[in-house]
Amino acid sequence: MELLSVSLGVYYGDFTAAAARENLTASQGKTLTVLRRGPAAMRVLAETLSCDASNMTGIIDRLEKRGLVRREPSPGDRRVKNVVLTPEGEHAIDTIRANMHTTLAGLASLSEADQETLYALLERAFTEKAHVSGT
Amino acid sequence: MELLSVSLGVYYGDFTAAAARENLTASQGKTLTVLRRGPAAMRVLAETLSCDASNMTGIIDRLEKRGLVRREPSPGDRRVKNVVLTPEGEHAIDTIRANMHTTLAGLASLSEADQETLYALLERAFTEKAHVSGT
DNA sequence: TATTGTTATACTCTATAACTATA
DNA sequence: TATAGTTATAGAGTATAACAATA
Repeated sequence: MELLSVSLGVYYGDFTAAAARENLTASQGKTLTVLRRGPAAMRVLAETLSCDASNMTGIIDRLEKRGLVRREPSPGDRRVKNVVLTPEGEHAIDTIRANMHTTLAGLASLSEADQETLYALLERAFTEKAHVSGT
Repeated sequence: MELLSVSLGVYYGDFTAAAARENLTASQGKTLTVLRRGPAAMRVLAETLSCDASNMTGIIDRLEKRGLVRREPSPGDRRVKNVVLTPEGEHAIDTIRANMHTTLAGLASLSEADQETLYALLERAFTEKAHVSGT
């Protein structure tokens, strides 16, 4: 597990540095990563990022002030606000990903077959928890 | 790379939650993780954790106040302070690791051979950067 | 009554700059 | 002069509690 910790540290440090080059914090970068998949309500965003809903208000406030995201009213439920990535926001997160040189080089050092093996193992170990925990 | 982001997000969330159960922040937990390998000077600690030296002062202050670490003068250089894990500190980080249920269950869901493959690939991709970047 | 999002508050993390005590 | 660690400061992240609007 120590190796997992070190690998994570390298990846996370790479991500944080790439985000900093865009004048974004790691939390702001992670938020953009989630929104890259599509719009999400404040509450969903907070749950996905495992933080309190009150944090999201501040994080989205700062991203919105910079024009990277936009709050939109939800048609179905007037309490809900959907957060949408602007073109500038999409560009920012894409730039961050393209600048994760250490991670990209590390993955590129593996053969295509090894990359697929790594992804398959990560998927089984970390994204199929429903089958294991029953939740 | 999206899968890497998700997998590490699961791991990091698991670590953060386990640290919170010990009333520790993620940064404090990460510091204990590094110190688990052995004592380290403030500056080395800051470099390992990729943060400014001034941050370490505050983080170590709070850990020391709780009796989890201790500052010791360095015999060779009177400017240097070595940070040492106390028995309580060792117990705290060991407890955190033992409580990372999601990660432990995920790894346990892989066969021994698959676990070794995963570790080997992570090692090649993330901890052999010296061969790739030349630094 | 319950839920969504916000505000107020307090503490922690973070980098920058300026400082001290060593080297 | 340079380095190790600290202090001061300001902005950002974080959880808790209380709140308004809506369901």
